[in-house]
Amino acid sequence: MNTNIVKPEREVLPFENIKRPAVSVNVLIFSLNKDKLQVILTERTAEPFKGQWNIPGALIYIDESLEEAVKRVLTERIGLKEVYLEQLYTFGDTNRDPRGRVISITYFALVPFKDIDFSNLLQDVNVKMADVKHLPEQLAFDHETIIKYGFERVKSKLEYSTIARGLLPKKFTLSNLQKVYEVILGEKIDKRNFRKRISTLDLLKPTGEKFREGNHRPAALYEFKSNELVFFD
Amino acid sequence: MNTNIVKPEREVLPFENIKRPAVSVNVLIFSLNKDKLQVILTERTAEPFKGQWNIPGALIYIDESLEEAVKRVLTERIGLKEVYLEQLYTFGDTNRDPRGRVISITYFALVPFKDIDFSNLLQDVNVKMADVKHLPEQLAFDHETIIKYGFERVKSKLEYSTIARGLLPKKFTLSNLQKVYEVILGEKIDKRNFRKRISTLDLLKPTGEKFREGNHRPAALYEFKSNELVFFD
DNA sequence: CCAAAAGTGTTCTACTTACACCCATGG
DNA sequence: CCATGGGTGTAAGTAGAACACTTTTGG
Repeated sequence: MNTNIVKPEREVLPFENIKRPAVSVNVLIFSLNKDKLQVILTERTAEPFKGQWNIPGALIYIDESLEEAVKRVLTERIGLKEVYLEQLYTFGDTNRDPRGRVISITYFALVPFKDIDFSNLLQDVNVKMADVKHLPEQLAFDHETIIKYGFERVKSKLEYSTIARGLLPKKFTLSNLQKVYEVILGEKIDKRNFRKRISTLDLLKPTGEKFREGNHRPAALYEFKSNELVFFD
Repeated sequence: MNTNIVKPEREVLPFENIKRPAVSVNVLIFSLNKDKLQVILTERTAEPFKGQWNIPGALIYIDESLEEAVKRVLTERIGLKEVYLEQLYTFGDTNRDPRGRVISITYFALVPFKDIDFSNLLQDVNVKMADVKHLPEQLAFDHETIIKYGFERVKSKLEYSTIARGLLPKKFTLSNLQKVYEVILGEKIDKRNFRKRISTLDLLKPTGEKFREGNHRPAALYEFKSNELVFFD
């Protein structure tokens, strides 16, 4: 119970006069490569944290939506289009950027590895992909926290949604799909049980095509029935 | 694959010069009353949307964290302390506020109903609690969207965490707890199965006390073992 | 014919669901 | 003694876990 009148500690400032923070978006771009979940990092070319790695981002323009700002980063900086995109979290500690108050609204994107092509980037930016489980020592700002938070989100969402779709090409084999789960969850999965479950969920349709590779039996190719994210369980 | 160089559509502005949006926090304060999940609404005393209901919020100050801003709203405007608080989502469409660009970082709070006391509020603010399933016709801004989004979050989190804790007093009966689930999920639950499950999860400890009310057998009082949110399943 | 990944069923166990009666209390 | 919500067990069905061999291909 509250028995004292609570007084505001400061006057409420009028809308136009209140001092505004800078607002940025940052985007975790995840992809599966060499049996690892990787994330795209860029090297900072200016202070603060010059020379250290960070996740791509930009200050938002006053007349673009949050998603527009994220897509601007994806296309201009990484050359990507049409990826799965989801808002992750907003980080707003007062001291997270030494230049002043910057609130960062973070997103994550999931991209099939073969869609990533660093050959046409704006020059003078160093880009690489880092294993989520073996990040560089010193990441700029609070970006290590952000990556770990994003990884957890992806991990948990795998279990009740078709989010794996974002990491796969349109057509894929059941082994490709199982690999996504094994890499991200970090454990081996029984092939028969996995296939039984996928089949029960009724999310995929066979394309009728086969994928041939190596000296072994070719695998049937599937695609997701729905273009939308589907939740199950 | 990307075969053309992607050019930025505008020049990258230096950090200090870029035009900044206003940033607010808004908080959904949920509580359980009369077998309904309710949310606190305040009446707007100024344009835009003067006279319409909205969820409490404030522009953030340049030197306070997001959580500090939310707690400021909770204490100054609603007289609440020590509630369960979680960031919900950030809404940033360019046209969501007619005054100009305002990005809203939303949180939700869960409060035991008996902790709510409107008698000591700053005057000249009209406050009420509305059933989440029967909201007023016209809510200000995009606040209807925000409430519905928050309700979904609470509903899904009930199923794999001890979030129900936030809506209950420290000591409660198993029927109280079951009611939280029934009201939010919108379905009757079998008493024996519910108790068996709760017992398996091993989240509660009996206080040894009894709660007497009405002309029937008194109910044993329990409390959560952990003060932290616990995830299960 | 050899190596390598694809593909396929059954049994056992654990959890979920459905269901009904006695208990303690106040009036 | 009546009305009210508190408190308890069992049986059936369902979903998940463990487990091994045959098939198809390329070299």
